[in-house]
Amino acid sequence: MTSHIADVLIPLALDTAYSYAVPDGLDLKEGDVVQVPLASREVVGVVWGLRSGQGGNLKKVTGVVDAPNLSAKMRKFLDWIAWYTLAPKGSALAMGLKLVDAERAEVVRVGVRLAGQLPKRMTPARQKVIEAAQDGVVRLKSELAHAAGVSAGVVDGLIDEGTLETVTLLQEPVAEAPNPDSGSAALSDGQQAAALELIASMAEEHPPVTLLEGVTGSGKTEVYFEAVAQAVRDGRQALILMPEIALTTQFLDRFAARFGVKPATWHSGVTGRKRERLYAAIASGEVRVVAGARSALFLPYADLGLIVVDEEHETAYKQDDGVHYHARDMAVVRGRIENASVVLASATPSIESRVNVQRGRYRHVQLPERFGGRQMPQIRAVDLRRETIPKGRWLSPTLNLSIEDTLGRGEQVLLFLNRRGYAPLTLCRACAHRYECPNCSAWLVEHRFRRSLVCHHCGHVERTPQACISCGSIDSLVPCGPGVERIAEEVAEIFPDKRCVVLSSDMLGGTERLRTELAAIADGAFDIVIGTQLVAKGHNFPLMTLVGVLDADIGLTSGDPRAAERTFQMLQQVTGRAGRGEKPGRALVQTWQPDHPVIAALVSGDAERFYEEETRVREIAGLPPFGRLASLIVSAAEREAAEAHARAMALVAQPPAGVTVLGPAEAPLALIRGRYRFRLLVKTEREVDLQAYLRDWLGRCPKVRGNARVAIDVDPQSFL
DNA sequence: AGCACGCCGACT
DNA sequence: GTCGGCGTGCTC
Repeated sequence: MTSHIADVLIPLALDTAYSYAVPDGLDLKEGDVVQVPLASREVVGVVWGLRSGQGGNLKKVTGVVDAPNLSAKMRKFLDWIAWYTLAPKGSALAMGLKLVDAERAEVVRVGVRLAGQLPKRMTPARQKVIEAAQDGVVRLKSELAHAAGVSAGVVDGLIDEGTLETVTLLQEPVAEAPNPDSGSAALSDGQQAAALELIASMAEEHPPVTLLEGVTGSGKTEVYFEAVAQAVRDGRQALILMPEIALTTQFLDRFAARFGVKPATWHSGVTGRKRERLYAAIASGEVRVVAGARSALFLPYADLGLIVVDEEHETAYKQDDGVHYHARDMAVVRGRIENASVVLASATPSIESRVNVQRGRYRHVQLPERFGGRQMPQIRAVDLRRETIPKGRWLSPTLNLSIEDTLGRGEQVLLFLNRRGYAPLTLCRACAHRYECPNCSAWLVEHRFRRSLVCHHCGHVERTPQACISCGSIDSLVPCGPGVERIAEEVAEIFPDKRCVVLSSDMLGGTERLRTELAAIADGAFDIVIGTQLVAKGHNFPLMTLVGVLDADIGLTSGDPRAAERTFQMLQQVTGRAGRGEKPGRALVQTWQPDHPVIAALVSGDAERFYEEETRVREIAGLPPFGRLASLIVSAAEREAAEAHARAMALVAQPPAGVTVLGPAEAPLALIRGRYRFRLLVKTEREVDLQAYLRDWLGRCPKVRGNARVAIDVDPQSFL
């Protein structure tokens, strides 16, 4: 009899699989989920490899866990992710395995209900349980205990006494089967053509990645639903990835209208037994369509035929706890491995995706018109060099006229300024002292409402001083430049009788408050909304017909090579908020540089122009072309920070051929959440070199290795 | 992830 | 003197 050794990958931050002896009579396959001893405890792992050999003094595999086998494709995917993100293999596995709690999968849930008979000994706790169970409803043990405000032990005691009886709970169906031919899809000709193109792509031997572009309201969802329907007809599975916040009832209802039932959903709110059963049903192929957040990408699909990444430009797809990845890019990779068609849907596609279209790596399907005939807002630049604006004011006469006009018609105005607080710089009139952050030397931003000076870089907060900390002069501090709070002040002076609200992440009351304010705006409770990038997405404001961008140039001058791209996307989203209702919208964009490619492209509505121009500018400036840029985020504990930084700089000073270090993109060392952090930008000729370089760099930097986290940010498509 | 080991501050 | 904080290293 040949004996075997199993190399078991454990879902911990370990980069190698550990070897265990396979006991005689245990039939293991690669991908099986097993239990193994590790140090003093038992853990769950996955058989990553099997080989014959003597177990010797290796520990033995304890047993096989009743969980779906991880397919070779899935293992390949996880290996790739670990390699690409420079994360330990075990961490990559953890993303796929922690989705289901193997221990709990064994537990059979039982419900309890009142059986009648009173316990021999009555206690106050038991009394409470009996009262809570009086209605005769079958409840889980834990639920009943919780309802009665006692521990589960009391419930157990009452079961022993015969006061409560146990009932095996029926399993609710985890998800109903979507019917691809249920709803009649009333598609326009344009939509129909797009849908057919997606459907045709799914039948290809090597299904492509397709960028599905269409403005809000153009019916992108209906179009990709047709591709989903085709996957279902083909007997394969479809995954619709979306940012967690986008998984709304509205979306589920639209799905139900097309497919007769709601899709299975996978997100952080799906927990416990439901999650386990969904996991199993996805692995068995029973569940055909999953709509899910980022983590749904790591489910063990039996036969995935289509991945849709909705709102592909969303930054929420970036994940950075433990393993740093961009779900959109990983979806592309998974699609490649699974031989699935990938559809990236967006109204404002990311620059990477556009460049991939330009280079012929992705296909492009466009839906030009707004469904139902709604128009894109008309966008105009306001050249600040030609406007006369009083000192301490920021709204141009041109913009003011438009605001007045809009308000006069009873419509809403959005004023966008991507700057929190009252003023971005504070200085002393007497001695010209600039208030800077003690940690990162960024300017401190005055928050008048909070009476504080805040560092937007690291979060440092200090109380606004009465007297200048440098020269002691009283009341000598002058705010320089505008923030949203200051704009609110100006608006209140010019339009004193209008209802105005400021939306920024500083708003007291958190998400809950934000939601109510957004709803109030949609209902017309305010005339003027002043907001930071918080207002760029989400929520429709049907009454809003004018968007004023107060300073479109913010962000265009920072050292970050992605600044232009980010600004373009943000402005495109913000200006797109005008005219979502019945009436057409307009946007006025105040700028000092109307000829800047970002502004010009925005105003002309010609995104391609920006991408072409930007690509050219990057070439001239020696910046990396899109998709070949990596950023390393290294964070180290305070004690190690200086050394880690010095070592990193030393290593980075002599990169291998084909790798260029562009320098730190953030402040050299910034204290963020208790850790020192710095970011390096690296460009390469070939990404494969980059991976090798980064691994080498990590390996040669032992002080950093222990407590550094590395994030890389490159486009995977370019080296698949 | 756990768990042990080891090094520094504040106390029964 | 020790208790215990967490930073660090190891687990086939």
